[in-house]
Amino acid sequence: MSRGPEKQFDPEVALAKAMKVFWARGYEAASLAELLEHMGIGKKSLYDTFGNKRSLFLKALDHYAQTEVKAIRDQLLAPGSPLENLEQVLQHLQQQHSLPGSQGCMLGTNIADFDTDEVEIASILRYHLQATEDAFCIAIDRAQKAGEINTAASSRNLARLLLCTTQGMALIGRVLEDEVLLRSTVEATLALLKTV
Amino acid sequence: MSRGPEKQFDPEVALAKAMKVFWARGYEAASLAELLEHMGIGKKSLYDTFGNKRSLFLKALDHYAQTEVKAIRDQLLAPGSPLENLEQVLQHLQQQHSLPGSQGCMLGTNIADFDTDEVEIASILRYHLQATEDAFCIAIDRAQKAGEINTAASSRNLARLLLCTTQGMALIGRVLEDEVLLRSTVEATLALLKTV
DNA sequence: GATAACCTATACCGATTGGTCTAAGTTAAA
DNA sequence: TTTAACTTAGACCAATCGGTATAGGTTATC
Repeated sequence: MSRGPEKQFDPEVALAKAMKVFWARGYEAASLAELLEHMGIGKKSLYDTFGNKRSLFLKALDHYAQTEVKAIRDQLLAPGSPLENLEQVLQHLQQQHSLPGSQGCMLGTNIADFDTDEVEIASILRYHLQATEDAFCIAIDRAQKAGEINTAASSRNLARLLLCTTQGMALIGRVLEDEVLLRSTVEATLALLKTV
Repeated sequence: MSRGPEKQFDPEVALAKAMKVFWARGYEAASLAELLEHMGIGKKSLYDTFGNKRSLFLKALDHYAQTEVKAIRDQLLAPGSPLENLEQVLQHLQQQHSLPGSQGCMLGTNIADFDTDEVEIASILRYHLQATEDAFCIAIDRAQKAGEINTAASSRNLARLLLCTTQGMALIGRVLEDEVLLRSTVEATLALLKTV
């Protein structure tokens, strides 16, 4: 089982497991026992490697942003038709948040979990929301200039609308068991955007 | 101070206070000490009157739906121009969730806080989301038939979109300190809806 | 084989949780 | 004035929390 004096478990893998627990359960509800069980390591290893529960959470939140959120942004800014990129992102989000057991967006659930007076966490959340808004804005701007979507609102305003809508989708997907509502939302969004 | 063998405090007032605490802090984070302090009653009175913490929470959640959420629905279905009603609701939500210390929508924060396996709470949340969606749908349907808003999407789909968008606004308003984002969101939403 | 590094498991700690219960005080009615 | 209903304050309980420390086992290197 063990491999010697070098790290006998992969911290990246353990962090990814911790991320899933925090994502699904939230910071407070994720107990150390639950984290240890899913991470498959001992309590001492956790504290030696990640500090304490809070710093483990911050690393897990960063890991989420570097994987899940960044994938969305990359897809938005991918080469090719900006409208198609937008459509694919929205449909991907719809499918993801319609899956049974969907846990929403880790940014959104933590907005709900933490107060603003938690300045460190609030600034992390704000940063990634802003980055997502900016990616939406760039894609929309390209699509508008290509004549593919509505110009009745500025790309910046539309980007902010899409940020709110997608956060709402992620949130509501947690509690609804069918995908009808999210499907309708994406359908309506695209119909409005395409009204030229 | 006391008034005799009948209730010496108003349970409705105490419940409203409890609602605010649960709204602001969430179920788990709202400690009994905090609830008692804000409600201004003793621990024994709380348990005698409201049962336990969970049943107090359920009553508080119901109280929220009967006041805050119902006000939105009533405004949507008020007589007069359906488009104006919609505009007023969106602007009212924007202002409310832009206030410093805004705590979002109590439905939304609890969607984030509870897992779906909490069937009693999940069904309450689903019920009020559905009622809100229906109110949006009726208002939109009226506005479409009056030729006031876009018919590129069905009233049902647009209602679901507005439900997601407003939940996202309430959520994001918790963490942003200025009202720019929510203002842009409402502006874009109305611009798209009015594109005929 | 000894050593050092890493691991899991677990005992233990102080603090806090929701909840129960008792004691003492207040007020209206009999 | 006695009684009953209601109150607050707070002692108390078992359970759980995050976190620390210790003990014992495994493996690679020397």
